[in-house]
Amino acid sequence: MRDAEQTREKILDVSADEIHKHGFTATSLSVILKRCEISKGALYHHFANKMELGYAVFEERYTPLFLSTWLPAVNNEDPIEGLCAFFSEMSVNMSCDELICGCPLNNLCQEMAGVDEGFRLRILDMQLQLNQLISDSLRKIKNQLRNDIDYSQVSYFIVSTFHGSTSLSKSSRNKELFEHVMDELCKYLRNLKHN
Amino acid sequence: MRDAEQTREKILDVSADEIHKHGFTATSLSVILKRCEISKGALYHHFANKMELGYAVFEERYTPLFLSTWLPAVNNEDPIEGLCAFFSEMSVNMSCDELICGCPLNNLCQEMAGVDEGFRLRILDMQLQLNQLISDSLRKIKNQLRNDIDYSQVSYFIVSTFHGSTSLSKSSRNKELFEHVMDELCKYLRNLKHN
DNA sequence: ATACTAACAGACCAACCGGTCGGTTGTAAA
DNA sequence: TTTACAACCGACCGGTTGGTCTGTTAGTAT
Repeated sequence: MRDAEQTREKILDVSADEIHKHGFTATSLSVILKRCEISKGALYHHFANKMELGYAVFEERYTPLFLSTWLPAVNNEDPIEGLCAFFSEMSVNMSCDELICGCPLNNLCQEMAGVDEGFRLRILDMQLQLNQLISDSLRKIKNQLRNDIDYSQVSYFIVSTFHGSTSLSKSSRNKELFEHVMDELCKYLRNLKHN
Repeated sequence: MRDAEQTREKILDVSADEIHKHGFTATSLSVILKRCEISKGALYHHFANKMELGYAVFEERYTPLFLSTWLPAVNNEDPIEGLCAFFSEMSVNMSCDELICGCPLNNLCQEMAGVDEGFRLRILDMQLQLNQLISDSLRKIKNQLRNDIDYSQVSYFIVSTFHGSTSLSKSSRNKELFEHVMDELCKYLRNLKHN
């Protein structure tokens, strides 16, 4: 027995990458096996089936990644500027390939939410969590913001725009349109403050 | 020879519906054949392969549908109110199932833009067309709008938000979150006018 | 009536999919 | 040293996929 835990981790790493790049359904187990240099028996020793592997990838890879990506922005003492910096940073630092690949959570949502209830509920939970994070952070600077704001609604709006911009990136294959949308999103965010 | 054109149209209708509901890759030719009550020979008489069938569906079904959906909103004498009415109407009139199914163009973009160049270019063209439509319509009421507006950027922002909201619908399986995002989008739109 | 061809029918195919299962191997406990 | 079992191997399976190919039929032009 080599290191079982290490095998499992490697499967999760490779699977997370493959699913991110090609989607869950299009991800082939045989490709995962080749990249991991393991056999089918090994994979099915660690995971009951492909679906369970997908759930594990979601919970043990995508969820932590997602939270660690958004948390710094939201925890900024000025969440508006935190979010703006986050969006701007993405425009600058993200490679074109990464951008086109899109957000793993959003991709999975588009592909699997309507097909599999297990994925749907996990994704929904993540979206609700993110909404809570953003709306709570905005409420903290309530006194700086306009008084006609529906915090939950604004948070959903922000995330929708962010995720929607990936469509533009995927079809245009460049950062330009994404940058424009992020720029406009920052304008919108700053406009939440009363002038 | 029964009516060949009618056969072709039926194939396109059924395929458009199947692709909309299950995505291009997950759409099975055998299902299309069953629903159309035709043989494989018939289908391959009219289309060279699955990809060409997909392109035909895009061009002859999705594109006209897409344009006829957005045009009335944009052609309103006040495009801002036209778009707001369009978004509100969608919240009210669309069934939950339709909503969850999402926009055919956006679905196809998420699934195929990164995989097939033929789809990507067709989708991109459609997105550029829509952007032109919206930004032109806004420019027409330039004198009513704030003077710091980047029209193309604003148009991309609007469409991104709209498409992004489908993620919320798909995971939550209800209209509520979609309605919130559309409501906030209308707020944003009306805020483009100088107070 | 005959010939020609568009329009279809459906058996067949290789490739691939996720999943199963009997067998092997390495390691740690007894 | 023996035992026990987790960890892993890989041949195999049924099912499905998109696609091909041979053959039939229906309509139309001559």
